[in-house]
Amino acid sequence: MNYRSDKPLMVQSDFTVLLEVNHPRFGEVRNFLSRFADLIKSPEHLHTYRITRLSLWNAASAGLKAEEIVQFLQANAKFDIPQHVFDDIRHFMNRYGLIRLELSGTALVLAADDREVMKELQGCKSLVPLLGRARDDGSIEIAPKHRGTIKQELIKLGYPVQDLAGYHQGESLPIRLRDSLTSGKPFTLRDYQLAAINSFYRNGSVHGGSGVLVLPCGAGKTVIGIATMARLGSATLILTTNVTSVRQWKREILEKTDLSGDLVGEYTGTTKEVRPVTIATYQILTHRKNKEAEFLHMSLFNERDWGLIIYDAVHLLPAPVFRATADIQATRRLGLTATLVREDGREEDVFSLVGPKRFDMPWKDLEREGWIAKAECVEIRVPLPAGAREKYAAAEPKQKHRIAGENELKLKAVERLLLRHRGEPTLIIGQYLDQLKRISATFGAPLISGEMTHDDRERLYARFKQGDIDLLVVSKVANFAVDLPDAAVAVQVSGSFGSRQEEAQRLGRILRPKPGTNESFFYSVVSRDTREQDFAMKRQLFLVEQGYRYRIEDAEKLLEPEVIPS
DNA sequence: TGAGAGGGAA
DNA sequence: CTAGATCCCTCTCA
Repeated sequence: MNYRSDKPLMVQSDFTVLLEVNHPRFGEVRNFLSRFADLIKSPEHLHTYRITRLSLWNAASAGLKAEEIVQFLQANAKFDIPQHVFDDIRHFMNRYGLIRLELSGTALVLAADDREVMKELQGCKSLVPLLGRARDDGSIEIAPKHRGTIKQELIKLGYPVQDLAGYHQGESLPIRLRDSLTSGKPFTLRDYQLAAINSFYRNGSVHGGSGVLVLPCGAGKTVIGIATMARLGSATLILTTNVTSVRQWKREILEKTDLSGDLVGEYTGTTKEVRPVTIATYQILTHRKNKEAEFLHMSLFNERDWGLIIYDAVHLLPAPVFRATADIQATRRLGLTATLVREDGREEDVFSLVGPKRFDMPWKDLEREGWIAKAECVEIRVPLPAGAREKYAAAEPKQKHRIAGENELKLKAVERLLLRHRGEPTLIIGQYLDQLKRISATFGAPLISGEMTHDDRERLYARFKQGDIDLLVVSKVANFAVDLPDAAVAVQVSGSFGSRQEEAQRLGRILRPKPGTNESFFYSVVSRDTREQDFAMKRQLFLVEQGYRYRIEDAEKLLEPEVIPS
């Protein structure tokens, strides 16, 4: 067996790939690897990725070829790679596009160049109720209402369908992007934004028109959505997570396009306007009287002849909205997200019903171009004090997290960090109100939690933005508040069970480009040798996948007397 | 007509 | 897994 010690990868027969973190070409190799494999573990020296069929299909639909992957692995592996790994990569990559949904005359048909495959499908029990008449050319007719369901079923069977049946245009709505903003600044799309739009639309080819664009917070996903709307020129339904985000979409649409206010409607709990451009929350779509009742607002999908539906934060799309989406497969669908990872594991439904990944960009690449700030991530490990240590040992698993989270010694560490970054705009973010209240009182900084009215929150956000105050303590509102201003330093003192999304969201709070060095700092304070430390690792996964590295700092070092520059 | 409180949902 | 936050609906009060 050959051994090449200078290579960074180990490819194992179970489709995991180990990557050496300290290899000189780490960054470059990681960037390519992450296009077709998912990061599953990221300890200090060796990261573990896994190649799955879905990760390969997403790669295939983003234009990557099996041979490029094979060559990349061969060129970078320390050991010879088991032949079956290559065979399976080719096998799965070839599966994408093997079966197509297309129009034959006016009929929707399922077709494949390989007739054997079509025969095989007809034998699958789960498909039988969805299949129509078999034609002489080997294709099978599909009723339009089954267009979504058949894709969902086929991906379960290992056949990701390429949907080439096209889209209907929808109600026409001419939209022009403005050349300059009201502020006088010129408005142009950045290169990667254009690339993202093109990969979705491909200049009118039938292939374009559904899929997901994966971009970091602060990369301008809203702008991409608006420009796509303008390119298509048709009535658009925008679905997003909360009312603040609804308002923000509306504000940006009015600012960046020539659409007048009466053409853009909000559809929320308080306002129910259905206009050529309508922005709604996911929650109103899934609202019903009780568990058995029907959804009261799902009809919004049919209330106008939408030419485009935009799914903002597509990783949060609720199950009932998947169902409704299965019924509107002839409508163009654009998914926007910072991560394809869903905590409920329904990534295959996103692929089938919204569409495959068309574009992504590692956060670190944007950092290099200066579109987002350089962030230094530090995990600070604080010991549990003696009393709490005993309590922790005796506690129920569910109390353990709270004891570790509310570790009193964290306060000391926070104090040190605040001294280190004195004068810089700083957010302290946490999960437990008791803990946050204590921190707020200790440092004399205002606490923003769900209890505070939105008006009061906005006033504090504004003062923070102006530099009138430089420290805010925020609860989980930070996870949702789209209008929380940017900071240079974030200190998280507790968080929920290994949520990768939460970690990414919180880091996003400090990523807006900074004047001068363009640097910002993200501290995660955890209790050493507790479950919290393990959860912290899981939380960090997504960001490590994006190229961030966490430095670990022990509290002892932090608490040493330190010379504070005056 | 709008604001605010309370309850249920996921 | 919790604790916490959000959203939507309904009811009440001015």
